[in-house]
Amino acid sequence: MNKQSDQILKNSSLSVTGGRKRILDIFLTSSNALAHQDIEALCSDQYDRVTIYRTLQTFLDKGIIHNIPSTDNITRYALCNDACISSGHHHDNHVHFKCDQCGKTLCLDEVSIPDVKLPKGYSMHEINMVVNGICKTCKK
Amino acid sequence: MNKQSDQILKNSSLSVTGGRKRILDIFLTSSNALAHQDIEALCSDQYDRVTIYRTLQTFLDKGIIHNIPSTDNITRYALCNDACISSGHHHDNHVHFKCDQCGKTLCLDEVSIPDVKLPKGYSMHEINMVVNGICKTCKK
DNA sequence: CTAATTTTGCAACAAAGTTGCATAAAATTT
DNA sequence: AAATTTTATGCAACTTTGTTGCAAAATTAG
Repeated sequence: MNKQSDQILKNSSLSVTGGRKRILDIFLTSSNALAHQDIEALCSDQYDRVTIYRTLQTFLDKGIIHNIPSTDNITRYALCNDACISSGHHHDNHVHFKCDQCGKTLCLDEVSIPDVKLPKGYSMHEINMVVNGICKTCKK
Repeated sequence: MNKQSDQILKNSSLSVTGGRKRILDIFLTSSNALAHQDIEALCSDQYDRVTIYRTLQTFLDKGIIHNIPSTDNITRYALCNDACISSGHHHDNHVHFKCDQCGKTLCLDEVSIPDVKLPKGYSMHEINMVVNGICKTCKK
């Protein structure tokens, strides 16, 4: 039994179900961001496609995960860190990195997004930054 | 007859066809970025869905348009400016803005993406920045 | 103008995402 | 701990989105 996933679900006032625990565990043990299809590949034997869609949406709504923009039209999700979860509104302020070689998308938690000045009349609500390149592991 | 679209196609050594001219004209007269479905809505009476897909891909390959990352899983495209086209490799260095109210995505050509320092071992190839908020027009 | 090349439309398909509803599971109440 | 209420899940059917092969049509080159 995994206490961590149970706790996160309870903290977000969600029912603790097998599917939610499983999907949350997948995120907890993954070093990179995951797309719907990645999760499906890992647990479609146990849980229905529709359940995965709905669970990801629920996690998004509760701020357990955040989604990462990309130009390849695949939405990827990653766990929010504690600060993000507790704040309620998702100002994930870190840069995301997608490796052109291994294809993995990572949160660079230690790299924060620099300020940017918008033209007159524009107001900012959220900001996202994604860098493509070669990651630490592939460079070696 | 629109000379501008003809010229852009010729400059990219593409055959000048009705569909390509039409789609390029749509971009040339649009103030915001367009998704496949936006273009389809405007010209699916004249051109096939498949042609639109292929044309957008061709324009991307030739650097006539660039795609804009988003968290909503919809790829949007916008014309590259001259600098971007001529450079060959797409370092669009401007910030993109998506308005939460009207939903439009814009290139903020005058706002360039600030430098960011990556952790040791990471190398950068491309960088993207998308800001969500309220645009000039909606704020009024 | 003709031949070669390229693009397009159509059909068929594959993949991705959504919705309603009955059943099953979890939480709540007694 | 059983019964009730509430919530989540699976299934089926469907819509939307994107892809591929191929013949016909349009464009370019000679």
